[in-house]
This record gives sequence, structure tokens and C-alpha cells, in this order.
Amino acid sequence: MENPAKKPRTQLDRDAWIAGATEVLAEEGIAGLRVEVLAKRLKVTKGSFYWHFADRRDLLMAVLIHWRDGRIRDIIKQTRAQPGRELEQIYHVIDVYSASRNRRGMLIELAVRDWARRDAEAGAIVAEVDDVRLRCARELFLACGVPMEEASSRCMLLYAYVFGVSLMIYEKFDTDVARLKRDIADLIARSLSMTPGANAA
Amino acid sequence: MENPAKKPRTQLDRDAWIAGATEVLAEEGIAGLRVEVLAKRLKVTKGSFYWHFADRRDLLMAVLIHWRDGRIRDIIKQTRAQPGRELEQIYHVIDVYSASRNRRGMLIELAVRDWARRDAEAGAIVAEVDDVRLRCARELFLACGVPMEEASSRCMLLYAYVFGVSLMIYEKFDTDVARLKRDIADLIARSLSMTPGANAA
DNA sequence: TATGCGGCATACGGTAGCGTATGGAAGCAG
DNA sequence: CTGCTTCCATACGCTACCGTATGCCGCATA
Repeated sequence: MENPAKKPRTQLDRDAWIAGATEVLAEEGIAGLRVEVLAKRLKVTKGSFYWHFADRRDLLMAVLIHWRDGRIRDIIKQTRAQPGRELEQIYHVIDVYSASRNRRGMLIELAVRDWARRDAEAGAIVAEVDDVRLRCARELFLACGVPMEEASSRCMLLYAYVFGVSLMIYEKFDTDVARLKRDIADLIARSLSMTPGANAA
Repeated sequence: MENPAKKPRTQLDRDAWIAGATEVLAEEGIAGLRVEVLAKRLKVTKGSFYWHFADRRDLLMAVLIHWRDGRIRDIIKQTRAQPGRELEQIYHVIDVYSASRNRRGMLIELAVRDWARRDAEAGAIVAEVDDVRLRCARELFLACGVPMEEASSRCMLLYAYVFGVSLMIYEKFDTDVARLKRDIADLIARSLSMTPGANAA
């Protein structure tokens, strides 16, 4: 049995390994996430690893589950708006997912999605997260008075944009990136169907 | 008569290796692109490989250059519109880059961009391709009468969307995916600033 | 026919990483 | 102290690769 009493020994538990693994995942991708490399980074040997985990895949699945749970908790938080401020919250979601504001989170996101392209279990997790995200974002549009089908289109465009833009390298294209991003956010968020009472950000 | 079926001496050149490597890149990503694996796939040994290439990186760079040249040629082709049919061409570009229409191409695209995140030379190539793409697409919007800044925003949104949507897994979200994609294309392409004479797709 | 070379096979040494076996230190109960 | 459990270190065998050295075979040209 685990003793939850506070004994801050210099020992590692599963969560410490998962946290370290997530860090490596962000930096090196799923292919660079190796047991011995991670062990060296945590200043232990793989003898410790195989005490806490059955094998490498056991760790990967734990990382995946941990990522999913964190993302879903975050989505619920980020899409909860005070009544009447839903449009403001849509702009907030776009901003929060921008790579410049959350570089580490986006790197993990991209690494997981790259992984999901060749692994069914990772794909299922990404599908779960995407579904929750899209539904939560759609609720915001619906609360702004946007009809159902348009709300679906716009929230899909929203997430596709935030992920896609983080894949692009466009420094040379436009000098005023801030304006560019502001205008794109307007294209995504602003509908003609919105209730006149809705406040702009 | 000699029977050539007995020993079909496979004669490979650099281009054959590059083509095979691109195929593996699409399926397995940059990390799965290994010399010996590729050799087995091409039914030769790596003795052949090191005759045509200095090392693994030599092949990777050749793949990258080949990808860039092909992409740039394709962009020029896809964004060349007959006068008056530029809006139509914008819809065509969105359609052509959709993962469902061009799965293989999108897999390569994603693999290269994943690669570019951790390799400066790959990043430079992606930057080149993105710059050409954005400028060509912007020309289409400008030809439709859209002002410069809005044209920049919309073409950036266009490419971010096509790449981003190919990262998402949204089967459960909406039953009518065709309608969804059509509506999103409208959100990206249709501007209020367009010249009334412009033809819709 | 001889011979030179392009194109590939084979063999080898080296590294990185996975998973297992086993040893051993530290804490705790008796 | 002894003995048990937890957690980690060390050592080992194995596979997958990379890159090099060298051998072999067939075709072309003199």
C-alpha cells in the first residue's frame, strides 16, 4: 500500500516518470521518448523504470491518459463563460491555444497527434479530446445566437486553425503578425447571425 | 533467348531511392526512414545505398529538395486561374489540399513539418514553401477585389485550416461532414469586399 | 579475349536501446 | 540483531541500425 504521508525522499514515483516523459515528448516527439534516455534525464537508471512500469508502452499509455485528462479538464475551464460574455470567451480560447502563448502545450499537442497518426490507441484518445473540445466550443457559439450548423463549422475552423498555424513558418510573409492574428480571430469568431447584444472583445 | 525473369537485376538510381524514401516518409515519418529498412523495401542491400548516397542525411536532404521543388511547381499550377474565375480557384485550392482528396500528399506534408520542428534545414525548406504558397493564394484573393490585409489573413487561414483539419479526429462530432467542409470553405473564401462580378463556385 | 569499372552483395565493428536477472541499500517489524 | 519489503543499480543478452571495407558479377570497350 502506498503511504500518502509526507516523506519527501529523493525517490521517483509513476507520476514523476510521466512528467519527465511528457517533457521529452514535447522536445523530441514520440520517437525520441526512450526509456534509457529518460532515465538519464531523471538521474536514475532504467532499473527504477522497470520497477514502476511493465515496459515502454506502459509508460506511453500512462502519458496519453494523463494528457487526455489534463486536456479535458482544461477545456471545461477555458470554455466556461459568464452569461453574455461568450464571444469574449471565444477570443480567449483562440488566444490560449496560440503557439506563442503556450509553446510547450502546443508541442505536446503536435507530438500526440503525430503519434496518433500511426497508433490506434493514441488516435482514440485524440478523438475523445477533439470531441469534447468541439462540443464545448460549439456551445459558446450557440450561446452567441449562432445557428447550430454554423456553430459547428466555426468551432471546427477554430481548432483546425490553431493547430494548423502552429505547423506553418511564415515569418517572411507578413510584417505585422499581431494584426494578422487579430483579423483571423475575427474571421473565425464573428458571425452575422450573432445576437446584437453580444459584446465584442 | 535468355530468361530475364530469373534474375531481374534491379538497377536503382538516386531518384528511385528518393521516391522510395518519400513513400516511407509518408507511412512512418522521418524517424522510421532508415537506410536498411528502405533497402529491404527496394529489394537491395545498403551496399547499393552507400554507392548512391554519402550517408543517411544525404538522402534526407535529397528528399527534402525534391519535395520542395514538387510543391512549388504544384502551387504555381493550382493557383493559376483564368481571369474572372479566381474565387472558383480558391475553392479548388481548399479542395485539393483536403486530406480526403490527397491523403498521401498530406501525410508527406505532415511528416515534413514534424521533421521541420527539430531540424533547421527542414525548417528552412518549409519556410520557402509556405512563403510561395501564401503569396500565390493571396494573389487570388487580391484578384477577387479583397484588400491586401484581408487577403493576407484569409490565405493564412486557408492553409492553417487545411493542415490543421488533417490533424483532427472528428468522426463523432458531425454526421454531415460534406456540409461542414463546404460551409468552412465559404467562411474562408467569401469576403464582403469581393467584387460583385466574381463568380461563385 | 582481356580488362576495367559501375553497381551491388557480404561481412564487420560499433552504438543505442529494450527487457531481464540479480544484487544491494534503506526502512521497518519483531 | 534478523528478516521482509521497497526501490534502485549493475550486468547481461539481444535486436536494429549506421557506416566502412571488400568481394563479386556483368557489361562495355579496346
